[in-house]
Amino acid sequence: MALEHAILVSLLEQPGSGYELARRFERSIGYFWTATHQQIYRVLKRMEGESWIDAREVAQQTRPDKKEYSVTALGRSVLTQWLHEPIAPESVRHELAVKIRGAAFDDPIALIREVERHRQAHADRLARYLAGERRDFTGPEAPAAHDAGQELQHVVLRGGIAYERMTLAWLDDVIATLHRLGPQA
Amino acid sequence: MALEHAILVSLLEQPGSGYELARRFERSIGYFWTATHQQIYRVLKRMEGESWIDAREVAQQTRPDKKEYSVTALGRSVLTQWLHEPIAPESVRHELAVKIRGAAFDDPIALIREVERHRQAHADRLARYLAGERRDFTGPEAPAAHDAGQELQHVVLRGGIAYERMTLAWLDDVIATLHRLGPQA
DNA sequence: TCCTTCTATGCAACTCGTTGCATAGACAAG
DNA sequence: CTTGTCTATGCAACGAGTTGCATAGAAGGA
Repeated sequence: MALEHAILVSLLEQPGSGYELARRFERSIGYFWTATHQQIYRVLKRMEGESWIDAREVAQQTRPDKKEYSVTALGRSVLTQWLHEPIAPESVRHELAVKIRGAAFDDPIALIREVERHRQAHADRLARYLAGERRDFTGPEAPAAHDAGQELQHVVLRGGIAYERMTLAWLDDVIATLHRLGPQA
Repeated sequence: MALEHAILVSLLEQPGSGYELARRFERSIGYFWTATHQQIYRVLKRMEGESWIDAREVAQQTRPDKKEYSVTALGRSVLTQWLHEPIAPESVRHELAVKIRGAAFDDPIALIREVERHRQAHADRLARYLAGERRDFTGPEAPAAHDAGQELQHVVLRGGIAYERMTLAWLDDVIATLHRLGPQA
């Protein structure tokens, strides 16, 4: 399971509350892992019970109080151990591809709108990734000196960018193929 | 849930037993969806109970008897309906990327072997995909005439190939980045 | 004033997916 | 002759992930 480890990495990069973690999972960590707040709160509770992290109550004026979590020495050693274990190469789950092969038993033309919708979603994600890259790494406002953590964040972001670019090109191929099949289907 | 729909598509392409489906999920369907035999048998049972598919007992001499499933008219209409519903653009889950960002809190050099192992796994997959493409679509032995189903299978396979190529290039980038960081880490 | 959004945390129920185990005959290699 | 692999199906238990709901104060817009 990687959610716990993704949380450990994120809290090492910057301590924070469950709510803040949930927002990071919509942004930078979302490049490679997703999680809802319910999942995060549940796992945080378990991780605190196992003393991988500890909580500090932070009172706030205009906003509800929050619990800020930090990684303990034990949590850090748990992460280190996991980093040294091999993991299985990830397996793909692409629901849209199921639909594309299913289109052989339906109307290929009808699927084009759906594929275009997905294309738009990926184009939006790519734009967000590129904006983030300019802001944090390549733009004129970006910090000049990069430590190891930033270099690694950047290479992961480059992976997200490459993924979205590849997906856009493939979806164009899919749309062209569906168009070609349309008339005689 | 797409497993049911992936099974419907696969059984429409070719009726078969749970065991045969499990093997297809290691091959062509595995380009975009994975499932173990336990999952498949369980879902087949449910689908049969809902009359989306029906089973035919096939006695075999040298091998155990099997149940060959086919899609019913109801199953086909369930698939058609699903094809016309929008689905959410897929979300990424890349455990290796968690490790890469985690390497900032450990030894980047130690991660190189693991990344190279993944690179090899993706290179192997790409080779299998390309062999399948030559066999079924682009090679001299491939059937000349392609119907809609084959065109759609091919475009999905092209997606798998593009994904593996993109991943290989990215993993090279990752390895180079880890090497650069090694010395001063 | 009311409606919505944002911050912040959480429970309960459910479905999906994984892991370990079990059965059982056929066949091939050592 | 024993060990391992392949075909073929399945149960049980667990862990991961989703969906719906609930609370509650602050801020901002219609």
